[in-house]
Amino acid sequence: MPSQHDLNSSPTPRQNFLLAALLDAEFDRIAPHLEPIQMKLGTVLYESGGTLQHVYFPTSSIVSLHYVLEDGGACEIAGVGNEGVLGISLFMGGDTTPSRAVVHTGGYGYRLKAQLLIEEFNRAGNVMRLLLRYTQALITQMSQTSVCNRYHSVDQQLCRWLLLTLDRMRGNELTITQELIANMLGVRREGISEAAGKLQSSGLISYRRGHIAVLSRAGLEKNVCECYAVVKKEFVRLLSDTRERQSN
Amino acid sequence: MPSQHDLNSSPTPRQNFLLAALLDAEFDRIAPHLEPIQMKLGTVLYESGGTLQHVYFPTSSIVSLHYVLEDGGACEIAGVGNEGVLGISLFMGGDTTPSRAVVHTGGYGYRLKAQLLIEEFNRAGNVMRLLLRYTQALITQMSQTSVCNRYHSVDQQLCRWLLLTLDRMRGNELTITQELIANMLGVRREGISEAAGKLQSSGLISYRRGHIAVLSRAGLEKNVCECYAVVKKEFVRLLSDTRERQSN
DNA sequence: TTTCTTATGTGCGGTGGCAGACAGACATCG
DNA sequence: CGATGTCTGTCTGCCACCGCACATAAGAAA
Repeated sequence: MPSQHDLNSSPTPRQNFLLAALLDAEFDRIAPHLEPIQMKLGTVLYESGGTLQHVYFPTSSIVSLHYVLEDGGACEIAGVGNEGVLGISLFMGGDTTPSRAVVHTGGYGYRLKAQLLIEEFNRAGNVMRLLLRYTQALITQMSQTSVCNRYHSVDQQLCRWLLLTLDRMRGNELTITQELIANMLGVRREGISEAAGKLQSSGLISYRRGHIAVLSRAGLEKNVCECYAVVKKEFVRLLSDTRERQSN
Repeated sequence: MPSQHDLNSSPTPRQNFLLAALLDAEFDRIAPHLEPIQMKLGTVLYESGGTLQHVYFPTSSIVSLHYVLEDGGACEIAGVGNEGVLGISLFMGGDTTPSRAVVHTGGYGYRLKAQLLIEEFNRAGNVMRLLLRYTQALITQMSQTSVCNRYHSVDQQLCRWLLLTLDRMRGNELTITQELIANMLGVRREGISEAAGKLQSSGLISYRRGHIAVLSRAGLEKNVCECYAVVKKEFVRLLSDTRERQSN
């Protein structure tokens, strides 16, 4: 779909950091079973309460974990991109998942049958430790998002969201409407409209219908709350630790 | 300290549901290493970023997982009572924990040296599965708290908090100040003062300096948002599933 | 008892975000 | 090319909650 992915005519599973962090033997075991899939904007990978058939490893797509209230109100509790995996409740042992997973940046990824992941997890080796470490990082992200919701302004939250999304993609242009961002952050569309307007007149971003280009990362980082740095640091820590174990 | 615990002159580890859910063989292995400890109001079991020496299994105490911001603002992201354990990052693999654990209802509990828990976890058997299931329930609680922060009124949040606390203790009287509750919920003390006033004039609770007695559970349940039921249901599910495996 | 500390009640102005309504502007497709 | 649906800007009130200040009352200590 978006032209930026044309550069990437042969995506490989190793573009996902978790898959990249596997030892060769481990990777070779599951590689034949990894199904490349296209993840389109808006696709719901799983619903709250549903049973999981697969786990998903995004490579160029970004997925949002949503929590939906009875009255329809919803917000993002965490995001998952090429640093992670969707479907942790499979190995955590809950039969259901309390959240809904929606693709918010179209792209590609790989999926793996639930049973195969569970088998791999049950070997209780490197794969298991890696998945648990990722889950721990996810918990950190969720906590930080939670307190950010409580304490920080829409302006700050928008900066956080833009930066976290930017980190998970190539290029500097996001394809998303302000309305969708509002859904993620659990605020009104008008709030995003205003916040984005401020950022644009400060020259940090520029946007047109459904597209946002980040002009100054540094500028956003000046406006953002501490929450961004905390989450990012946690991801970096996760990655650097896994790289140590990797041979190639 | 509080008289209610005098009834309970010989606390046993099995008052903690996780310990109660262990198979006899498992329990017998770790029982000799369980240290009974008193957990006083205000004690910090671990700080954000600290390294864990022990895991804690509350029996009659209740502990709050706090997230503290740079500017000192803080709020509770989850609570842990006799249904759970503190120190999940030990087996999840993060070397540090992003939250602070503070006792908010004094009582008793048991602790176990970190190394022993890790060994038990690494057997990759029943204990591991139990701990992971609990972690999954904790994640649910954190998500729900997060969205509750965003969408629900202080009144509703107070009801939720009271009910969740009540579920983890005997009797109907909590020993806590309104100021502390405000810290948990991340709101102003005055907000709690007002909300508590409403509940009192409705006859649902009655309080005096540092004590709150719940007069009508049913009344609170009428005022509370859906969040309470979701979290509770998740705990019940966890418990019922573990009971199946238990022989005695 | 008196005194002192701590917990709670309450009032006031400020504000960030909400709800709803609408106008304008862009993109796409017939 | 013009028509339509979608996205964005902006305005009006409105309300919950915040920050601050201070009064009052309950326990604890002396």
